[in-house]
Amino acid sequence: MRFSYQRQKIREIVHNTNSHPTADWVYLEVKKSIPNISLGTVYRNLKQLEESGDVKTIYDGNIARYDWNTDPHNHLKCKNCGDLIDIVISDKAMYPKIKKDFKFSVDKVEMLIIGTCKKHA
Amino acid sequence: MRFSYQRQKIREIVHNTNSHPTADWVYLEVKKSIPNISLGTVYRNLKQLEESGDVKTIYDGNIARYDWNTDPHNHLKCKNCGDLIDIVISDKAMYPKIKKDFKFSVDKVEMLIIGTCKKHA
DNA sequence: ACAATAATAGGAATGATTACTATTTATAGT
DNA sequence: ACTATAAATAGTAATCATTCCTATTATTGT
Repeated sequence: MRFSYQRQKIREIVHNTNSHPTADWVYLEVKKSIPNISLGTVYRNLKQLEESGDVKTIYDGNIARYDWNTDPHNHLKCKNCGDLIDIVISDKAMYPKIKKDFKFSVDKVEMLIIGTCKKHA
Repeated sequence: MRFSYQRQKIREIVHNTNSHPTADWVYLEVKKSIPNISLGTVYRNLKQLEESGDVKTIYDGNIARYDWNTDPHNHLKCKNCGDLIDIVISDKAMYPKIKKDFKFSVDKVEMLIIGTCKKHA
């Protein structure tokens, strides 16, 4: 993968926020320093960054969000404000039982925990 | 909610399959008995059936699927064939810890377990 | 410096879903 | 049974997120 200024900026933006941004938010953000960047470039680079293990894609309902944190982890989602909060849950304990009961080999567990955050209790 | 023949058929179709169908699949299926039904009607009714607790919507990546099983449960997804398999995981045990650590009240946990099913081991 | 080709901008295309509107249909009240 | 009312529909246009296409630009190995 060849260097590109656009990709460098996109990576930087995702890595400098905890807001689990959407592609569109990243686009608006990167436009501030590269005004004529195109949305397609943002999508293409986010995909490449995911492939190179630089960002992780998380699905929030039916929209993709991007996360600099590529370690296995999950999210709490507040139904009021929509905020996503990182949480590490060790789900490996359930792998053997799933293997036994369903003959299904687990690669990963995508978990979205929906509820109310402390700001909206 | 008033009776409609279309809604009755849509409900019946979702309740008679274990394939976690998409709106489009339901549309193609219901067309067999109501040839001029429109896709909008399918979406509208699936939404109403979800509100009335008759079906459950599950998000598989960025596409919605519908499930007759409205009891709390999760899914195994085979990365080879895309099949979804129902699984009941009692995740209630983690609620108190999440409440304690994050002051976050959990409503429900959406879990998608990705791996390889027995047919594609 | 130059050739090869990866990456880009800009816009068109796609796929899922929702919105709009004139017409049809279920049903509550007479 | 008849009618008025409003909910539901078909058909189509619009929207939103995302991907694809193509001529042009930029990076990098030689």
